[in-house]
Amino acid sequence: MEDVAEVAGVSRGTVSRVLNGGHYVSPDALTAVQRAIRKTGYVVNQHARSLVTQRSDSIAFILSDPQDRLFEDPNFAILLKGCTQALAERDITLLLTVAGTQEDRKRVGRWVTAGHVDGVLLVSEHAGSPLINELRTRGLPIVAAGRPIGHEREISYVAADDRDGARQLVEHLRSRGRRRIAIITGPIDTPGGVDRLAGYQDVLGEPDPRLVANGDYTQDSGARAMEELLHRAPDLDAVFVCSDLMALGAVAVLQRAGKRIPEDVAVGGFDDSKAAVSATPQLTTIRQDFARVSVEMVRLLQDSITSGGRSAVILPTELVVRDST
Amino acid sequence: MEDVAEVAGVSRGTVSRVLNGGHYVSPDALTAVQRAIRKTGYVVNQHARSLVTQRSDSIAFILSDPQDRLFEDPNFAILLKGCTQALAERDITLLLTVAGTQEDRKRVGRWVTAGHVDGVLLVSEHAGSPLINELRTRGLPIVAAGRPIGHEREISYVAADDRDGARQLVEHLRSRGRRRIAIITGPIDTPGGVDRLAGYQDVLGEPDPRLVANGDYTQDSGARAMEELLHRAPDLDAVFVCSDLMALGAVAVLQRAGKRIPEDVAVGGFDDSKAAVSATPQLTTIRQDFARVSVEMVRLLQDSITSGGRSAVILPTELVVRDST
DNA sequence: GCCGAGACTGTGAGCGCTCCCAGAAAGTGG
DNA sequence: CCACTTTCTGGGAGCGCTCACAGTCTCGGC
Repeated sequence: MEDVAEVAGVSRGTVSRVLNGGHYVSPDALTAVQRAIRKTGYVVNQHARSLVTQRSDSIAFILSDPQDRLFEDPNFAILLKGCTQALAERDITLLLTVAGTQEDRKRVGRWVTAGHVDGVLLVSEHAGSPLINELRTRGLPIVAAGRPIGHEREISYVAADDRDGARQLVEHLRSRGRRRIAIITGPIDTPGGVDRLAGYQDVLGEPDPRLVANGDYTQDSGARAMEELLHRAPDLDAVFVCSDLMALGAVAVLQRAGKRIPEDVAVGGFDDSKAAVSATPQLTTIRQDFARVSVEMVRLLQDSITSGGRSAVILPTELVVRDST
Repeated sequence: MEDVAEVAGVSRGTVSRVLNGGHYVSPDALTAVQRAIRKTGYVVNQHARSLVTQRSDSIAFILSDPQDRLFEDPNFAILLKGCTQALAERDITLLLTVAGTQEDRKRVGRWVTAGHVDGVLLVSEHAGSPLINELRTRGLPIVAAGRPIGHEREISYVAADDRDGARQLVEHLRSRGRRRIAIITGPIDTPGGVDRLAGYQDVLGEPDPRLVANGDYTQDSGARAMEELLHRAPDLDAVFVCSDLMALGAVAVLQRAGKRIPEDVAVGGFDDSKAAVSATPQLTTIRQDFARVSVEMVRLLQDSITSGGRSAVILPTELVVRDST
């Protein structure tokens, strides 16, 4: 930097001003410095800058999930893509961190609080995870994807309206004349697990326990849950599966059991992922706009970093009717 | 840090020594410092450390591809997961960066050379990309996944033995009595595109151009290529598809055309991904061990960072025979 | 012509750490 | 007992930057 200053015939201070927006710099000095920068091939040392500004201009994307879900669930990929883009536009670096095991979470907690990042995007945090508390005590800005169960009033989050989406889908199934509507839920320690079940109950009231089975959003778990349901309630005429991926598994089981879709059993999914359209029959599902979620998350996080506030954004969900209902 | 020193009754120097391995520190001082660290909740400031050490203890994972591939191609996910783990064990942070567009690559180039990282893992770099040259002029350690076309002697890389894998598969098809063996290649500016075709040619010699079609590793492109092949060479009795995902598309087209697999047309894939076993019929394919690739990449990169060397690792590939041939 | 309000510039201090060096203390061999 | 090495310690310097401050210069208003 001193070199640049010398080449440009100005002082360090002026170079610094050029680097940080160019306010209070004369046109002559500006061009001289810019030329000197190009000539010397100078690039700022982020570490030195961060040392004095106490900011790192980077944020962490923490994927906090026990399984290899990133690889199976396309929703994560969409979120990641959206956040990467939204942050790149703001010249902020995204650091991806996977914290599957409890030990990982410890390590990540340490790492994050060491000042590496200005804020945290929390994805797929299950209820009761210690990570949130640790981050909160450090005062780090956080935005969660999905309602952070037990922390709704403490940290910002962006979520799709799971409950309303579930309501829409179940009402749609009823309007199609279905009366024995089963549900395959997500994990009950995730908002998608809890809230979609709640939406189902909003429409149908307290459910027959034989019509409820749990999954973990994977295709396999959807298949297993469907088998269980068929065994317990062979007379079901519809099933609301809380993710498209699980719905794929459920559809395969139904078809193997000789059920026609949608004639014998109507199937509704959730997410409106690629899988929904590539399935046969194409799935009726609930669209949630993950691209929008990521944009909102980044916006909220930056708000939180600069002004320290806290807020929640609930995005609408939309019924997409296709061939499976 | 000064606080820790005071609490422990020692100097900054001693605290620093404890933080960096504890050599030349008396047992008394060691325990005193450790207790003081716990008491004060001290965590090192990475930026200050990096400023003096000129290291960042983090590396970049640059995915240089249109972003949608991350979602569709599970190989990336496996690589990413493997690298994350291998680096976590070494207490090195992985920064994921997606550089799909040319403009992205510029931005990433700038960013990487700003000293944010000690090295770079390059994934899915196409031939002729300017990124490699820019990184090389900065003298940054690089390890590529897959043979970096045109830079084999300049930068380190880890690759599966694509050519031999292709040979194995095509020879297997021949041993099954197939005589009209077509190929659906990957993009011809990627090593997987070039080398697998070369392996095919090793066995069959210069191919009938009607038996060669190009894809881009996506399922759709596999389907399109298969349609083309069926049109141009309706008498083909086998097809070597250069990725499992494309093979899925090809299989669907063949089945729609009334061809039985493997009776009428044998199909071979590449990757041994999950898709290969979930397909019907299950795919004969070539296994390449991506988990191993990621481990080797991290090892090579660290070698390169510490000792500055350059080397290449070619991992063996293995034929996995299933029902499609 | 003087004054005050900008616009612009250079300089010193210091962010929190590691590294080097000088020196004290402790151990080793003759 | 004295050299001599080895272990251990503290303090100064400085990594490359930003920020606050003091100072200069210009210009419009009275």
